[in-house]
Amino acid sequence: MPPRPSKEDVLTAYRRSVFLDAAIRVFGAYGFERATMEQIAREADVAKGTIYLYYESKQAIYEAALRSGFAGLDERTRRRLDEAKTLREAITSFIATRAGYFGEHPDFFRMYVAAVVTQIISVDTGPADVQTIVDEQMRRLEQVVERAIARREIRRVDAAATARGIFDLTRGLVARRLTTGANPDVTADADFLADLIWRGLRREASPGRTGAPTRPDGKRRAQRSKGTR
Amino acid sequence: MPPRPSKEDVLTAYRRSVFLDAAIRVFGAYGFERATMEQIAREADVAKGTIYLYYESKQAIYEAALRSGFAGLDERTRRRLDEAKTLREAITSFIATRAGYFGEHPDFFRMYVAAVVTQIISVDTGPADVQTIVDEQMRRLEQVVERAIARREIRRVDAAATARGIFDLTRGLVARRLTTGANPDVTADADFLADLIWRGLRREASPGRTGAPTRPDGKRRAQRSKGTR
Amino acid sequence: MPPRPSKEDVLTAYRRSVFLDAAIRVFGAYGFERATMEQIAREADVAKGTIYLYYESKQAIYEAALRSGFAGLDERTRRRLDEAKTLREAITSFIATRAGYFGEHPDFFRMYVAAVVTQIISVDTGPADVQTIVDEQMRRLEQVVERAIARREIRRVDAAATARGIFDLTRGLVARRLTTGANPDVTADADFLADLIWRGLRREASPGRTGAPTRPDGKRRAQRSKGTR
Amino acid sequence: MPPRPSKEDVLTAYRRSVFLDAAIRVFGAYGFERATMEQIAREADVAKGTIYLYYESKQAIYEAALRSGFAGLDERTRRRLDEAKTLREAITSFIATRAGYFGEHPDFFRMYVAAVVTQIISVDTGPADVQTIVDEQMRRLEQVVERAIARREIRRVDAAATARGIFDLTRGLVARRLTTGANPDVTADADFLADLIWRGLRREASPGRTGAPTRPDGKRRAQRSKGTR
DNA sequence: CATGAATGAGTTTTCATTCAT
DNA sequence: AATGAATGAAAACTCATTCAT
Repeated sequence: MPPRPSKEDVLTAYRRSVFLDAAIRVFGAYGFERATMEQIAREADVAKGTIYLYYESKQAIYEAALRSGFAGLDERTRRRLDEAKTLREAITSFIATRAGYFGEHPDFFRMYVAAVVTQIISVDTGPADVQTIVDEQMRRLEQVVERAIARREIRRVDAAATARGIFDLTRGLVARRLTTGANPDVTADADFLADLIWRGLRREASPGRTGAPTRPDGKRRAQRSKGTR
Repeated sequence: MPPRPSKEDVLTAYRRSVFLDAAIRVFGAYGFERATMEQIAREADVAKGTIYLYYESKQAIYEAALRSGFAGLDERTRRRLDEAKTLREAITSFIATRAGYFGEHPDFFRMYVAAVVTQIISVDTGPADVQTIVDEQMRRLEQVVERAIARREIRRVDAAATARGIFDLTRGLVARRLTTGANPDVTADADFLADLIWRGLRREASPGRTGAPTRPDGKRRAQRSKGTR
Repeated sequence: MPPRPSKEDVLTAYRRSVFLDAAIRVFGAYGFERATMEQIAREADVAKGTIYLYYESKQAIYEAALRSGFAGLDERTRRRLDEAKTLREAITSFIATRAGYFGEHPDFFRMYVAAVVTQIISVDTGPADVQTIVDEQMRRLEQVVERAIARREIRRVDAAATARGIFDLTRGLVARRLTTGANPDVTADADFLADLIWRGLRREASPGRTGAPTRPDGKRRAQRSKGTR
Repeated sequence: MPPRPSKEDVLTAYRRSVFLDAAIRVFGAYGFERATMEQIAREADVAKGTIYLYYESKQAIYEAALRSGFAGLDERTRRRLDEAKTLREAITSFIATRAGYFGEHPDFFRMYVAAVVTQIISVDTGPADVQTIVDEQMRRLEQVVERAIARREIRRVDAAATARGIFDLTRGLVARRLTTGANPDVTADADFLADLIWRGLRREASPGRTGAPTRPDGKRRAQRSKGTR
């Protein structure tokens, strides 16, 4: 049994989280290079030097901030994905979850995007694990697709490529929502994309059925998009 | 008729293009902040001060470089899009064209991605027109989709949302190809995505049903989304 | 009769000595500027703030540490010098004693050397008394020389200049032993130097001549040097 | 034939020398740690950044300054040593030359002493070559002593140990002269020490002659110290 | 008394921009 | 026009010192 954390530990953890929040705000707003430790300190309402009591360097607090944001996203994504019964549901949920999370944490989203770009740009720099984290999320998505193939919900496709596609569509959607102050109702957008993808994936409509249990329910909220026909 | 450009003009234009190429290389490799004027000057084989005879500031040459890269991309994308007969062809071509262009100009691609991020991140900074340029390309794509709807190649969908989807998928594909030294054969990837999208868009198998309740609601030019029902 | 020291006094004195030892180790290893209060505190196994309960400032504990080292050195040097019967013995003993002491306290030696340098360097800084302490040790050596002159063990020379010479030779020897991990046997080195000096000081071989024209000039209490010839 | 240095080269060399002089002044007055680039810049009458056009770092300009001072000292010492006919002359000259040089360049002397100390203190730091340079000067002195032995000017002694002795005596003398504003007439001091040493070294006055080549003394290789009797 | 978290002045270093040649 | 030396503002990071607990 681990020893109950001491009062100091708790306090320290709290301070760190305050710093991380401040860091996410500042890094999110200005990017790594243009953010200054001074700003972060001001945001956290401490003196510059104080941050260095908790983090080794600018790079260090940057990475910690990134990780902390990812942790929450990861956790929520995984949970929601597990709850989904069908691929269609999973896709919708994936998009909506991420859009939701990022909507709640727009600063982290900015950091996230910037980190991905750094990943793309620099051959040498950047916390090596961003790609790893992203890859893992992608793999999870891939498994969902694979299971859908296995249960014959959809036709046989390249699961990895499909996962990447879903991922990219989600990223684009989220980015757009964050950039333009757009439509706070994600569901519609999510539905449209999920529908589009799902249609693209469904088994050849042998006259009469589609792979997925036909949903004669009418409703589908399908906001952003466009019904059939 | 505009006066024929003087010899000086020609020379100046040439100098500028040399600077822009150098700038793209350097900005692409290091990003805006970490790139230095010194590097650009070296790359262009001139002294640091010389650049300032042609461009006001680091920001200025950055924006010019970005614009110059976009110009080429734009031009090529438009041409190819115009040649396409079907939507399917258009999508494939769109993806392939962009992947090709960026493959030829990886430095510009990095600049481009970084610029998009800056766009997302900073409330205040960034060349205001990046979004404009991107939007325009998106609109072109949208028109292609609209025409496909008009000629009944595909079902009625939100053309704008669809265009955004295609755009995002393309971006993701290209980014991945640039990051991982991946598969030099774009066609396969492009085909897969084009197929996926196209299937997602095609008209309901004639008499049959799809899961989604047929919606005989007709027109609506479907500006920015619009849910069904 | 002074009141017997209270228990608190004893404790305080003890604490202080712990701090001084720690300070000597750290200052000796890193020099004044590069040593940090943090290091000293760690070395003394207390918190940083505690040191300030005993010493005003970094400078203050530095000077105290220096003084404490000197005290030991002084005491031992004096004792040994008093035991010596002849000048030759005294010189040998002086060298050996100091080499021995510094060998046992290499950290203090480093502090000492550094302090001397600071003395040389800075017009304004440095514990004013380092020079005083050194001067006093020199004076003691001078007296030994004077006594040797008085008892006609050696010729009449400038006792002060001679003392300085012995002092410098000793310093050089010790420094070299500390720097290079050299020869743990001081005696040989000490003997060589003592012999050299002593020969240089001994009275003219009675009736004979030496290469150097004998100078029958008598007295000269020879304050500040005055070479022969 | 090397190409004549261009105007730029000359200018650059001049600038560098101005910086070195400023650096010697500042480092000499404050020591490495307490000196600031700002001070050096002010002293050289340029802006802080300018120095970095000529020297990589504070450490770099420090080492360059040290080297430049050593170069002059070395050159002069060597020349004078070569001119000396007898050991006695050589010793006097060595002391006087160095005292003279340092008297002319007191700032460099301070740097020099500090560098030697750093050498002593830090196990890890410091420009590795200070020791090398010092060693070389010592070796030169050693050769002078060896030659004196060979030509039977003095008895067989450990030449290296003797050289170290002369070196240390000189150092002490110079330091004292610089510290206390002492006696501007070096010659007297130099003579006293040279006489002392020389007497310590001369051959046993076999009744009647000294300097003369009597060699009934047997071997005694007396390498590393160990005086006779 | 003891602690150690917090402070912020002070230092090195970088680099966009200017300007005399 | 071109150059490249000079500038100095700005930023990361360190550490002696203070002070609330």
